[in-house]
Amino acid sequence: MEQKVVTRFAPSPTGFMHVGNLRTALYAWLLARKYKGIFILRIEDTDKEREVEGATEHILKVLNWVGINWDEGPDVGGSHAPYVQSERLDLYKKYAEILIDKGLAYPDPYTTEEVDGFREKAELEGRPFLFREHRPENFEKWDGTKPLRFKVPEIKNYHWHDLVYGDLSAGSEALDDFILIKSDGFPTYNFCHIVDDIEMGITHVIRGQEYISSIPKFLSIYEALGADLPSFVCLPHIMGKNGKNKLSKRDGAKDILEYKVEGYLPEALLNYLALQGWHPKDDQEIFTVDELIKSFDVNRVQKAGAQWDDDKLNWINKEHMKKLSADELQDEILKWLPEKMQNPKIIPIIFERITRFGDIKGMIEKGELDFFFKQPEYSKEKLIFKNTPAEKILSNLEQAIKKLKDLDGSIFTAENVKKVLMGIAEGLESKGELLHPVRFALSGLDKSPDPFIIAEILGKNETLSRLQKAI
RNA sequence: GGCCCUAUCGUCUAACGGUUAGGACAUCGGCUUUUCAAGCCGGUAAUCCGGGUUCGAUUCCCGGUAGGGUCACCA
Repeated sequence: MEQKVVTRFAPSPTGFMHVGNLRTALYAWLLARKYKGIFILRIEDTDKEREVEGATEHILKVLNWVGINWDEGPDVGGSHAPYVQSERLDLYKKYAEILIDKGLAYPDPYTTEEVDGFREKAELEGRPFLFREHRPENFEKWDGTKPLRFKVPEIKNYHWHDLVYGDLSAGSEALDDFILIKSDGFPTYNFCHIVDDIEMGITHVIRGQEYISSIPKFLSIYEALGADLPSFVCLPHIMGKNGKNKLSKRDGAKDILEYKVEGYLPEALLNYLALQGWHPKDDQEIFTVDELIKSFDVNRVQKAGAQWDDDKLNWINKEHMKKLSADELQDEILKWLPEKMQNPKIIPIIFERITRFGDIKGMIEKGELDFFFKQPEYSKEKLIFKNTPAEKILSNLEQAIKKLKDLDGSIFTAENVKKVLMGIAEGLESKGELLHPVRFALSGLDKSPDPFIIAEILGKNETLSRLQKAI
């Protein structure tokens, strides 16, 4: 790489970040980090109508949570500051003047209603609407009160290269006299993102594939400005559950921070997102962030959209949970437990039953952990194992109590309890004649961890007390 | 509708024109087992259709079909 790679993530603060936005940010970031380049965060807030209060803060929060850091941006500054478009209006005006001077920009003389009329007429006639067909012969001087339109210098078919999609081309109807500066004085995306990308020295423009059809417009601006082209990188969409639509809220596109609330590990989310549209050379699926940076390769980005799959995300999350150290795991799980349940001994039991830390909430709500902390309530007939007579169950339990009493409290481990209970159970017709009632007496649940580990966690006294209560 | 893009198991995907079309998730079955969870082992499952090109197409070309995107004073 002779030239330093410079990429950017340029969200508009019009709502919450969802997985599609995040993946675009991720790929741009991975590329910059892989080549030791620069990653810029730029806020594109030129649509004051749609701007949502707090959206910028939300974006920063999301990126911080997942660990995507930026070298230049609104909060950290940089040599191209400011990084918020609404603070760069003079710059866009300067570039607009350049186009005006070249005779390539003019004020739109029509009212909105008139333009809408043209559009409707074209639609009625079944042909594409092109503003340039209504381009006035003579332009007035632009006074800033009317929208400033670009005058496409040459109507032609563009051919260009995209790092993901390869050689692309478009018909000339993709070219039109689009608006550069709106009547409110703010520039349009079509214009200002190009100005900024040029000014900031962006080498790779990474964005969703919905922009492919706008690229001829962009090319005509680059050309009019006499600017060098960056590398274009369009990304396939992430599709909703049915696989047929670009992921939308209805399809389950969530605020990224919800994944935090649900207890996903940020590294796992990035891992899954990376794989949603990209595949390494080998079959590796579990990646640390550093491994992603090392392996990521734009040439291996898919062209087709990928359907979102919560199951796979959950699997990847669990794999990342498994990589946590015992201490990290304990700290994390304890965070999700109410104070009265913070017993480190139940951590392994919780861990093997969850794929996200947030699942702990569900376990607590369903009362699946209550028996560790208080004597369960149950009806005695539930102690019966299949068709075993009640008397037999009781005598088995009595035997277990007797033997367990002999087991010293200091070595009352799952392993030793198992030895003792198996000693009795193996002599029975079915081991369930003992193990089921013991487990049930201890947990009061149809489904629970095995009786040995429960006994260890409860300790000798509590275990015996619960067994005693059962007979 | 015009323009553009895409097409391998249910899903994410692998396969410099030559592979028994590979892996993973999910699913199913088995093992383990007192139940659950976990774990281990195994199975089912795909090249959209039709034409070319070629000794040979998942792969290249054309057409169809299907899906997606886009045609704003939104980004």
